[in-house]
Amino acid sequence: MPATATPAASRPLTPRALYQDVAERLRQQIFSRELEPGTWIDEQRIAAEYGISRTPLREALKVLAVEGLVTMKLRRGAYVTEMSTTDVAQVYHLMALLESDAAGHVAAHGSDADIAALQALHDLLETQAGQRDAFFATNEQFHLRLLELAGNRWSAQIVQDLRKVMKLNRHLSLFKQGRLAESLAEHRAVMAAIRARNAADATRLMRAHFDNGLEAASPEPA
Amino acid sequence: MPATATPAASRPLTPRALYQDVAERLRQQIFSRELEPGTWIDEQRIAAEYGISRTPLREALKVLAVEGLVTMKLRRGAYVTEMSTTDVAQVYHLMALLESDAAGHVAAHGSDADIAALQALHDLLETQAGQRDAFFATNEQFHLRLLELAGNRWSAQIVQDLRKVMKLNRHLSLFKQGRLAESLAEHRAVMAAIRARNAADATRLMRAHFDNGLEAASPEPA
DNA sequence: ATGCATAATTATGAATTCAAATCCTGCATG
DNA sequence: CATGCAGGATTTGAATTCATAATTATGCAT
Repeated sequence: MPATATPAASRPLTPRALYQDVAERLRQQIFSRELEPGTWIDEQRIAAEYGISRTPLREALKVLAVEGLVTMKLRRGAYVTEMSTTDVAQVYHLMALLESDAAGHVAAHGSDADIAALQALHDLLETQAGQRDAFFATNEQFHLRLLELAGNRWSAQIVQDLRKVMKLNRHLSLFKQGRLAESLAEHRAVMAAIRARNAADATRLMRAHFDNGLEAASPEPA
Repeated sequence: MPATATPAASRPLTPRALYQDVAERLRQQIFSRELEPGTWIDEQRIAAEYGISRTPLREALKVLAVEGLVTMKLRRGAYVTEMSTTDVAQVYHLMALLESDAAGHVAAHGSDADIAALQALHDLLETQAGQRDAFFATNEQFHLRLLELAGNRWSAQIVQDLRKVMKLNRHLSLFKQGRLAESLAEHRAVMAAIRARNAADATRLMRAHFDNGLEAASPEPA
């Protein structure tokens, strides 16, 4: 039995820097609402809770600040960002713009294998119309994969960041009764356009998909 | 003579956190090529040079890392990001997408005053066709103002960050002989569409403006 | 002379310490 | 009774110190 190159047991204890782990842990606490928007982030408390010093925690907070998840106030610490309805609409608009562009790109330039992989994810989604959590997870996978296949790593990174700040919002979308089925139908249409190599349609349909999602997310437009 | 609300002399010595100043100073050093892409950033040297400790410097480096200006390598420090030609094309594409969208938005929803302000910047630009540096500065102002007027602060922030990483590149665009005049003509066309409240044209023309710019930036497409 | 093992040096990553600003409490005063 | 100020507690921001990993240098064997 040949020894593996780097056995799990002997692998370096810090595959990535502590501040990155801390940043991810903070993100999860924010997404799970343990840290609600608007709340002040107590450095000492968190550092003690995580069993670390304040230094890597503060570095992590700076990272989250650039991502937009927290807001730094001079001499008064970090606060979980509060998203106004305007912010939600603006971020949604951006995601629509970037993802619809990606859909068009995949329709025009994606390989058959790429499209097959995307189709597989969509097919899985079709079977999960019942389970909300699984549907949500697969849905996110689908969108991330689409971005990845479009091949613009900057765009993919930005959309990932935007998705993070969207999670600050409680009512994310596709939660209105019936929205889930609509969402699936729209996905189906987008996939059809991509399979047909119709970039213009793919772009337009993905755009429509997002516009509908935003409408569902904000039930009462001013 | 009434006393001003906050006399300059008595204003707090730290209007913003040190790590932010450091981040800005690092950006300038990167843009000015004192720190070239690919070079390792010596924390001790920079800290000594700035007369500060490593702590705020390291926080600043994390900020620049999220922005994409530097790349952190575990246990071996920070490096100024190197942009491949692929990266340049991808970022340019994104800027085209976001700015053309902004142009359409301003054409559709901008106030007359907004458009007048934009026109004023463009008029200034017309007079600066001779001076390259002034032209470049005003051109950037024009684009930033457009984003601002479009009213999507997330979009504006993203484009600002993208413009920063674009500055990592030596040959920025509109530097090919004659490109400057072309650029002006394209600006003029965009402005005309905006004044005419023609959103579709404004979007399309701004898109074309960027596409031409990218072509000028990469003289030898593979 | 070359290659490898090992020791010394150096730099990063994290913890700790220190300084300064903000916040809170309580008391004096109009 | 409300308002403003003084003083202390708390907390952020930054410097310093410490630990550990990585790099370089050194020496030895071949």
